[in-house]
Amino acid sequence: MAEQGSREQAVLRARRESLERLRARGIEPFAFNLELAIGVAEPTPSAVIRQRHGATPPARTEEARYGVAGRVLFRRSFGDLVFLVLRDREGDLQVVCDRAHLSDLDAELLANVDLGDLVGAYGRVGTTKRGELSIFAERLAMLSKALRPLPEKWHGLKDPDLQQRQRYLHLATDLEYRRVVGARAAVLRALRSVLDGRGFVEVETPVLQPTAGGAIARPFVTHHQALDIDLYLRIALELYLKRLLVGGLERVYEIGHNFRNEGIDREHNPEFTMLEVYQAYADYVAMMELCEVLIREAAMAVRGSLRFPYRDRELDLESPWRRITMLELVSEAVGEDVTLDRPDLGELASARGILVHPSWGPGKIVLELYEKIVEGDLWQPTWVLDLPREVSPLARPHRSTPGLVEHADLVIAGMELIPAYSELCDPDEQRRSFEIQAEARRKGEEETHPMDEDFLTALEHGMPPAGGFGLGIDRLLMILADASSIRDVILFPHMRREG
RNA sequence: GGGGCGGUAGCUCAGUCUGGUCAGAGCAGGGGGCUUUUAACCCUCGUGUCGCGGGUUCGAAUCCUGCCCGCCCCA
Repeated sequence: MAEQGSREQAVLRARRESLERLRARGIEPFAFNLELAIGVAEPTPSAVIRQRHGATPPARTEEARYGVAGRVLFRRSFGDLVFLVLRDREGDLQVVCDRAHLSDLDAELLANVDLGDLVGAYGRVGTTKRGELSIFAERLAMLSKALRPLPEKWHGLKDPDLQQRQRYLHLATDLEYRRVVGARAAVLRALRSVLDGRGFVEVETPVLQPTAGGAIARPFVTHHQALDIDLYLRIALELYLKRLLVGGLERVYEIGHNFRNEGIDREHNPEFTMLEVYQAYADYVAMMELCEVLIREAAMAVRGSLRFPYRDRELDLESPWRRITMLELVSEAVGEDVTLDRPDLGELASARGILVHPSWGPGKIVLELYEKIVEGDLWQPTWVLDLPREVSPLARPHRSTPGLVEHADLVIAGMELIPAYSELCDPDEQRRSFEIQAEARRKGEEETHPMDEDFLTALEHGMPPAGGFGLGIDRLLMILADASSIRDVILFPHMRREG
């Protein structure tokens, strides 16, 4: 009676059977460690073996013996001679298993090795007739039996949906993708190294906040049962880091997750990693300079160069970065002089397909124009200077131009990477900026910055003049890892329910 | 929000235009052979909600339609 089932069930059944055969012969299919399994404390990484013995000519066996461990990606069997390809964290290494050199128990074990199993081997290093560097096994161990099959051994996991849902399989089979993991670590290391070297202190501030401030975005709401209050997942790090400036720390930074309850697309994930930096007695000009150092260091750490392709277009982080005001950029794109006091701003925007909301003031309209007709076309690094105060409630009013704030946005490859400010430290000005936000809210604008009395109290105790900025790590990583989607640089991006 | 493309075996994909030996291939898997392979090879076996639901038709993976999920472009 044939059991009704799919191919998958047949594979699963076969895996179970090979597991049971191992147990029946007294072979534990899930080892405790390598020492008990093959008598070696730690596996030698494949890269080390390759480095030491990579130049060995074909058909040679050396005296040196190594213990190795990894996942079986290929298995080629010639009766009593079996080739296994093990993949460890560094790469692949072949293990040659000759029945004549194995104990009866290890031969039984070998007969039950399936693709995907985690296997250990101990033996001499050498090369095959074809010159392939290999370990010639004298001892074998089943380290962990895989009860499910790997993806297709040649193509791997190609479906981007499966790559994300089962990232472990993507990582297990695609060595190229593992570079993204290394790239993120290299970026974080480079950023920390620059900041630590300049006397900044890394801190941690609350993720759960009673008001979600520091940016203008819809927050996630959660509930604290014991206190019976709603809390928000932070949308920015800013307001707590500024409290630390009041506390005298002078140079602080934090790297952490922000959460924004907004749409998901190529540049947006609901949670993302942000670096925020605050430096007392500095302004936005100093912050632009610091940002340029940070990004160049990060680029060198990942790419080893400041000129490299991104999405098939050359990116040049080496030449001086353009600095130009938002009003100049918008004027350039519109073809006439655009100022905040032009009465026909609404028409200019409507004529370009923007639905102008009645609550919008001139500053918001200019910002929308910029985002629609300018930002996406800025490819080489560009600092967009001096935003309207109306859209930037936490930046300091411009030292020479009324209506604007000292706020610079860094745009690379059409993506906003960094907002940098001369921070607003005058508590009365800060209160007025919050009131402008409240006014916009009364007019029907949905996304505004909330009033935050606790933060104002902190400012009233005296915050040093300061520069600050926030760097979106994921977007920087997209550029440095040449990824077209933020989902490629986040190991486990948000997924919709499986349909 | 609009447009385009896609979803078929565990995985990678044909088949859809032109409805009817279209339920297919390779990998993986079961059985057999093979002592130097490199996606090993040779023989052999087939196990599927053709994304989901309606509709048209004698007959639908294929045509129409609604929905779900993904990718790309535009807004």
